[in-house]
Amino acid sequence: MLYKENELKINNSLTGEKEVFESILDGFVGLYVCGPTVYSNVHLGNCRTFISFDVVYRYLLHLGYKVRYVRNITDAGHLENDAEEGEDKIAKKARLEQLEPMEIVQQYTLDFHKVLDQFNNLPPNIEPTATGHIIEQIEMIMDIFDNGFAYESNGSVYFDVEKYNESNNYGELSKRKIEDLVSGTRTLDGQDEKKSPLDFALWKNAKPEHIMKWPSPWGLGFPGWHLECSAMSTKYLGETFDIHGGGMDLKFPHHECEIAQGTAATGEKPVNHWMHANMLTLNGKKMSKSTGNTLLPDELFSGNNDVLGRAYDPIVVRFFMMQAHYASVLDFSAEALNASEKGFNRLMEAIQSLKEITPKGDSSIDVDALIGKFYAAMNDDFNTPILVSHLFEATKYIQGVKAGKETISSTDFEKLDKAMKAFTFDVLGLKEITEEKQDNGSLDTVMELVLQMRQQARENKDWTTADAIRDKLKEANIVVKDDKDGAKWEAQ
RNA sequence: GGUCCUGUGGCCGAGUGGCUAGGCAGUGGUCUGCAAAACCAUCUACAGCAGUUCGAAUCUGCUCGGGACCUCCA
Repeated sequence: MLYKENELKINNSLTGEKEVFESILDGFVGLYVCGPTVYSNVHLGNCRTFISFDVVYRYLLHLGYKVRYVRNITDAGHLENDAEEGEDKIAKKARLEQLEPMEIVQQYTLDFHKVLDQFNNLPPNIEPTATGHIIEQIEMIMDIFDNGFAYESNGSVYFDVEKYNESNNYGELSKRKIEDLVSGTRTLDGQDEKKSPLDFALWKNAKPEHIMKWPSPWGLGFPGWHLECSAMSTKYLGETFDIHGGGMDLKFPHHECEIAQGTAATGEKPVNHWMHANMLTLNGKKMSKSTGNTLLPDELFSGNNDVLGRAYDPIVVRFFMMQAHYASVLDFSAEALNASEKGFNRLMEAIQSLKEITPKGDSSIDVDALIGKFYAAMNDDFNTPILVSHLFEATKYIQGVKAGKETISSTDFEKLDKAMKAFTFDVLGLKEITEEKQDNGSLDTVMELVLQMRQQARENKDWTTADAIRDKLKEANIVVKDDKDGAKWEAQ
């Protein structure tokens, strides 16, 4: 198995160190990633996180691990704020749109799936919902209660952070000190239910007007935001599992609370390796639903936006993201995207060129070493930009072989061919952009005729006519390119 | 205000105490009737100041700039 001969190192947000990854069970990995709260369309920033972890998932699979990848859908419990009258985001949207909450959930879950599919993300193995795990959440609250880390107040249940901090370290993930947190807390209305402003809701009492509520030992209510991830990750991956991922902005308080809840409920540290994907910025600022600084995937794929001016293929956007490390901030711009598009095409050209290579004699470079660099890059905390740079190194070599300037042996060719495709398609999750073979119908026939006539003109060295046809077609957004074996055309 | 991250060539982005990242753009070529595409070659760097060191873009301190979190966000 590949994972036995590759030492994978992962930067652990919990320790701040790059650590050698060892799974709890040999050959198996439990991976949990915080999914979206489905009350609006996913934007590109959201997508970056999910694409980052898609690559993590893909590389683990490539290494031969059997991975259980769980990514939740939060469809209840995510409050507008932590004040007493904080409204559930789904419920609020439902109220505003005059729809059933589950209609909201369905609409945006479908959008989420569609978009991630366009980015060629693999689906997780389990995609549990918060509403589907109310019982598990209630049970977890009871465990936390039994262990003395929760208290009830007016039908709501809160996590006792200060009590927890006596025997544990609240803030260990986000590197915060509890005193700083207390002094930095803003006073929100309606926090009198809580013993301390740091305490967070495990269960919220539902007012009569609330539309999403469930029975519990504490009356009708709904679960707190952080709880569903703890309940579902524990259920499907165990009390302690291998990797938990999510966006950097979830580190505090969401993930901090997860650690506290999990530890309080089971006595075990819930997660060995915490991974945080960094933000995608637009105009130098984080993409964010609340500030409106966002770009929706559809706006990007259609070119219907003010930022870029034209459409880009989802795979090009994915490649653009691969050229930055997941833990670095990445800024989105038309210029950067254009550069990626051309680079992507170059990489695809090279993979095409593999078909035209005839292996012969000895290899003029050390192919094993080159492939070793592919692995080394990914083993070093999933360093996709380094991997990409080595793929370009391979690109240069492949074109050299094709041009007869370099040579490759047949065994090396098989290895390189396999590795190039494995890393490009399986690990990075790229794919050839297949022109939408939309049925052009009569246009195909017409173009065939036109190009035939132009070819005739070229053979007669009637360049004026040949060029005029090409120019006129270009005005009609049809680009003609002359290759060695005839002309090709494509509609822009 | 508190905590933390970051500042690389025209643009995007890796990285290590001494050894070419890479992509795009630019420049020069190859190919082509021309054009486009493709391919080859190649230039520009490490925010500022001080320190540690034989040697620092890489370590330390300070200054200036950018960002994240501290309230919901991937």
